[in-house]
Amino acid sequence: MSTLDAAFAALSDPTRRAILSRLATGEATVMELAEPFAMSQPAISRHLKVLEGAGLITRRVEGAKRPCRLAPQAIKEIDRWLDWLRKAMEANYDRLDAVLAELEQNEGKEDQ
Amino acid sequence: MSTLDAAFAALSDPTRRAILSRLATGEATVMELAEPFAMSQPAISRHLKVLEGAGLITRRVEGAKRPCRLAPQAIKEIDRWLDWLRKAMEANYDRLDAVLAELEQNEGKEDQ
DNA sequence: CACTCCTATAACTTCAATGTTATATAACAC
DNA sequence: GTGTTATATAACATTGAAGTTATAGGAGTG
Repeated sequence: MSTLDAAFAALSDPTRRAILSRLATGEATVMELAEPFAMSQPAISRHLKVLEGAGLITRRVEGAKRPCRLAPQAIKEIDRWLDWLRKAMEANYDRLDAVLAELEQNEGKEDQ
Repeated sequence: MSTLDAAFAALSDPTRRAILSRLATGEATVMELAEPFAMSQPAISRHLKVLEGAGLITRRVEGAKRPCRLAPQAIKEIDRWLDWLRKAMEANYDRLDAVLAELEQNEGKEDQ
């Protein structure tokens, strides 16, 4: 239920979206992910924890390293919700279209 | 850039997503939107302000009422970003396909 | 006019997110 | 062992989000 909460909240931070962008090019360790940012390593670790909690990334253990990679799960849930909303919007606009068309027809018929 | 920040942040709140769901069925006033929630009217007004600031809804003036409706703009920006990320992921997965298949085979025993 | 309805804003509290530095832990290398 | 690297966690300050009640003010109604 709060999966969408967590996923959208995670995506609302530009640093985290940048991390995801970086991960889109392949696996990376925490230090590799931290390098481009003017931010401490603990801060990046927290961002990664948020992303992991939201189901947007997964991590494995490789010695002392914890390489991260993207996980498609959360993105799929977001897609489902957006699809649903978009379809409802379109249905709504379709109805409005029908109403507007009818109104224009009535106006054009000039009385009756 | 910060458009995505605002849009994702707006969508991270379940009350705001519920408001959008309601608006997907058509225009609604502030009081109509507030009715289903155990929350004060000022709280709903703030949520609407956030949604408007994120480009997710628009409002018009109709006497003392301010009917709200969905605006597709922010959704489209989110879609573009997600599309981009998804494509990068897919490209990445294509490259990693062999590795991942091997990893998952090791995890899930047998099963061919 | 007085009065009610619809909405927004102000003032305030509470809570959580985001960053910091300092430290802990675990793996590697010598 | 000592030392270095990679990451996580603790403790803390700051900031902003989200709720409340009280109130302001425009728009309709009698």
